[in-house]
Amino acid sequence: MSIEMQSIRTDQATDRSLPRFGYIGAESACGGSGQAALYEDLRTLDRFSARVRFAKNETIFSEGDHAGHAYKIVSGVVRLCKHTQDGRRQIADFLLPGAIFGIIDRGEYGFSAEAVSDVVLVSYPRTQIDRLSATKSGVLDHIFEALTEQFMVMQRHLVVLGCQSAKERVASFFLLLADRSRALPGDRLDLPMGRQDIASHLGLTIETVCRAIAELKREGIVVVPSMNQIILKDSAALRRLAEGQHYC
Amino acid sequence: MSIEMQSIRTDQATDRSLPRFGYIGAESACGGSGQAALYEDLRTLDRFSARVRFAKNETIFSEGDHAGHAYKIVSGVVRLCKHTQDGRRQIADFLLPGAIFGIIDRGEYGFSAEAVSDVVLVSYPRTQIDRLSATKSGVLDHIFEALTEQFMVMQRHLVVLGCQSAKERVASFFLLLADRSRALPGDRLDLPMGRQDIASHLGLTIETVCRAIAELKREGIVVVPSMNQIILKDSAALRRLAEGQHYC
DNA sequence: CGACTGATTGATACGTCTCAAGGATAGTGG
DNA sequence: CCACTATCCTTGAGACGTATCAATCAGTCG
Repeated sequence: MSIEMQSIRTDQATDRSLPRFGYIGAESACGGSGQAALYEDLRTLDRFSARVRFAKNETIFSEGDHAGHAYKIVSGVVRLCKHTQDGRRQIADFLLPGAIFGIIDRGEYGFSAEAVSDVVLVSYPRTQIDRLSATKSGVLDHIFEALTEQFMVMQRHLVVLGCQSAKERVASFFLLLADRSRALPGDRLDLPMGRQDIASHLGLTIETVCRAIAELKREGIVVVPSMNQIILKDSAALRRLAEGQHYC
Repeated sequence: MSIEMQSIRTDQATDRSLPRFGYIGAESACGGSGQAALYEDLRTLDRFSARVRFAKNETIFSEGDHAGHAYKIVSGVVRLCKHTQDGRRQIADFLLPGAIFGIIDRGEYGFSAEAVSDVVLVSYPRTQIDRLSATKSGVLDHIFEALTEQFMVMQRHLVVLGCQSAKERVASFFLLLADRSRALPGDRLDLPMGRQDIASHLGLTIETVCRAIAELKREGIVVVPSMNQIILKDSAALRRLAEGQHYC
């Protein structure tokens, strides 16, 4: 990891080459309208924030680490995961630009955060967040909303892991990704994560993910122009799959 | 469901036959020490609370309903679940006496709540909770903590559903239950929910759950005195299973 | 007691995992 | 620019675990 800027000054002019805080918030893909207000409050934290970079596959923090910072994604993709003692892992979620993470955790992080691609983050010290939330009551409110959002995401994912077949899981995943990317039907969708990551997210093996995608391809439901892109040709069919209605 | 008491009065003497609010909090099984403080704050809500009963398998509220109330379990067990269109369901969690639920949700409930056994609840109007949390900053803080706790529970469950075999899942479930029931090693543990519920929670079928339990029984790891009870004879072995270390 | 519900056990089918080989892609250095 | 390499993806064959279907058993209630 590399820290690029420890802006003690409130100078907004530094580093114009990358999008500023507010802009990211506006194009955020991972939250409802409530998130926007959170970003506004967090902007107060700007003076204590630092811009940090992580290379692909670098660990941002590990489960159990002291939760000293919360992060916001400027660019790139982050995975939140849990590792078991015997080397298995479960990816709880993928986070896209605009998403905030590590803000839930108090004391220790409850999961590990790793860079799926090269990422640029803004980090906020926990102490400052707590100070701000103590004075401005709205802040806690907004953090709360973010947490609720994450909660909903996980509940949906529980259903995926508990009830769905491999093909249904992949369908659900594509739809979730399309939704978060604000992609329109027929758009070319980015797949920033590898097949193994998708597998670890869906509780499958990499081979099973490949086969599921291949089958969707054969059925004309999706088109795969390149390894890291996908086009949802028939999102209605995907939705039928994801909702568990087997159509014959 | 039946409403028994709409105590507009602050009269603490009514209905002494059942444990009072504070006692339940003290013996709560579903939260850390932070929960205790939450109960104290919620006690302020007592005057707006109502005691309600639900019979076994009755629905307390459904996913998508207007989230007008939060509930606290006085006695009995509640399951939180999601139903899919084609009739499958995923039980996200079981809640024991002392647990609070429906407090996360704003607007609409994100899951259904159903009575596993006959239950007695105390209900709190959402409007009063919001009013209280607006004036007493500590309340939101404590709700936040409860939410964080629930979040951790779900994260662990994600690993169970995503990574573990049937036997490992059942082991994890028994350990979780023992932990929440404050059971000591060797204690007789209550299994208030049926096998089908356990299956729906673990993403398995009822037959697979039976077979997993039977195997644990054969290995002497657990003893099953009756259908609704279980004794963890070798919780170390269970822990090895649950943590995914296959021992040979 | 008989009927009912839920639990258990067995036999078989199916889906996913595992192992193995081959193919695509990106990055590296000549 | 082209091998060369490493990494990831894809596909196939067979093994394994869980689901499914069916029958029996146990506990409960009228």
